[in-house]
Amino acid sequence: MSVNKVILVGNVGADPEVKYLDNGVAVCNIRLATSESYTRNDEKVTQTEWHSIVMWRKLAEIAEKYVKKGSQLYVEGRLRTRTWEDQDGKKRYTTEIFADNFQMLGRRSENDTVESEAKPQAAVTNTAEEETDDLPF
Amino acid sequence: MSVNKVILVGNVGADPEVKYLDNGVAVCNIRLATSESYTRNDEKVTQTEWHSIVMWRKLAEIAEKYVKKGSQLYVEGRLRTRTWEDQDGKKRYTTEIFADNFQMLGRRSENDTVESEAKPQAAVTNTAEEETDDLPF
Amino acid sequence: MSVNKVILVGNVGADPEVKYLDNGVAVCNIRLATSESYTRNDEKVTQTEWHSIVMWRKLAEIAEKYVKKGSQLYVEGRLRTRTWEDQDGKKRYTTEIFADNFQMLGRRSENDTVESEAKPQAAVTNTAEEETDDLPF
Amino acid sequence: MSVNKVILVGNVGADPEVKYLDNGVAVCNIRLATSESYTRNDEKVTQTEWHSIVMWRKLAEIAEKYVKKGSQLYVEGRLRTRTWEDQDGKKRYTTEIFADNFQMLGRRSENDTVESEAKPQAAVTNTAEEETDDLPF
DNA sequence: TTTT
DNA sequence: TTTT
Repeated sequence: MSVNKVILVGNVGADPEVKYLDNGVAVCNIRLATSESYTRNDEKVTQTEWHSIVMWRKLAEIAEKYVKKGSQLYVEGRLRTRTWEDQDGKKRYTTEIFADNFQMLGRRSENDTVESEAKPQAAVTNTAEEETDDLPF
Repeated sequence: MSVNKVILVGNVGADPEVKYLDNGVAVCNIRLATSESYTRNDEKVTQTEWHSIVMWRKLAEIAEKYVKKGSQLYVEGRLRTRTWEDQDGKKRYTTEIFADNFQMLGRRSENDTVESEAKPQAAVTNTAEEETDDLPF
Repeated sequence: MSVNKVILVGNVGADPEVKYLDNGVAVCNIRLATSESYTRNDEKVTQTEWHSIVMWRKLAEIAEKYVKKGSQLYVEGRLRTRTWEDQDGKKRYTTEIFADNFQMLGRRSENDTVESEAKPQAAVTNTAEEETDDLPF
Repeated sequence: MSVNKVILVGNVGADPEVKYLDNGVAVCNIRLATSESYTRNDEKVTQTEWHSIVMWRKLAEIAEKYVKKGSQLYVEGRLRTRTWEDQDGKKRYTTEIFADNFQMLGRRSENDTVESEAKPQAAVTNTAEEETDDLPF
């Protein structure tokens, strides 16, 4: 009975940070920048927003392979606010985007040829379940 | 490398039409109305848009159970334009929304009590794959 | 060159908090809950996510009038992470959804009749600019 | 009380078709392709969907300047089904996406330098109303 | 702190 | 053909 959806198109601020849990599951953190321009007092201001993206499993593995600092990404996911304790034992909150799928966007650069050939496979869904039936849709 | 996403919140125009294929797969068609108001020549105009929603399998079966004429729905899906031939053999096009998931919205009406108890199960995803691992997310 | 979009459907946790700046501009804060169910170790778990919505101007004024604890809302907006200093002078971050528009969803409750007559006006866009031309669209 | 939203990321199939009405208002038609891959009978199938995008006014003028065959676009808009009569007087339906805003995506190509310098201005909203107040948001 |  |  509810919807929690985030859609972002932006640029990656640094190479993805990928860790593997003991059970082999991959987790990937990506910082994604979006920016917005508006006019304040006759002056154009550009405001950049940084988003913390978290990817799991296959999605994380594919991000590890193809996403780089500077990549332009489409990301679809959900908001999640995590609670943690800082050094002083104070409760802190961090809001992240739990990615459900992502897409590499834009043309490949010239020194990118190898990866970009593989790029069509970079469109992945966390909950992907291929349609394998012989049905008219 | 592409995104095709439709998000609708509207009201259902008639009870869903559900068919079952020979292999037991359910297909459900729903007409959903969205409306928009604007002012033209100082007069308020309301424009209603009718959308053809197509659901398959589990999604179709749940729609059959819970969706009714008048229901308010959230629908998420993709645009699909089908080709068909009319009686004169002319090529025709119909654009539908292939639903990936939907949600019943709004409070239940009073004579709706039984169904509404079951409503929490009405939030379904076509590609749902429950997270069953014991992982911190 | 970027997209920063949030789409939420959820329930309001408490009556909106509205302030008016010295220049008369209204600002409204709303806590919105979305929830998600999944299965972990054969047990159904419901996870609730709380979102901080910020509305300005007309949007804030309309929210003040019509939104209440328990209201079901559709909210569309952008992610904004604000920086502030806590008592110890430490830098803190809070992520909010800056609303661009919102919609009241669901049927009115019975003791809600007066407000609900006015509800059609509750669908507002922050940047609304009515189409007033006599054009075919 | 309803939502009608389309989000597309795809590639433009041909240079935009732009017309100017007698009152000087620009209207632009763009064909946008999105594609989807899935597996049927162990074979990878790519299905391309073509969307008819309609832009008005400023949006149309900007599209005319910057969008070309092959451009990668983010488009946000609403579904609109138009009725018209074919030669035989039969009622026909065409579903289009009425664009509310669009974004050029991807890196500029090399022979694109002039336009790409201007590209930051290519992110436009149909109903844009710049925030000009000196307010903390 | 909401809702089902 | 829905809803407000």
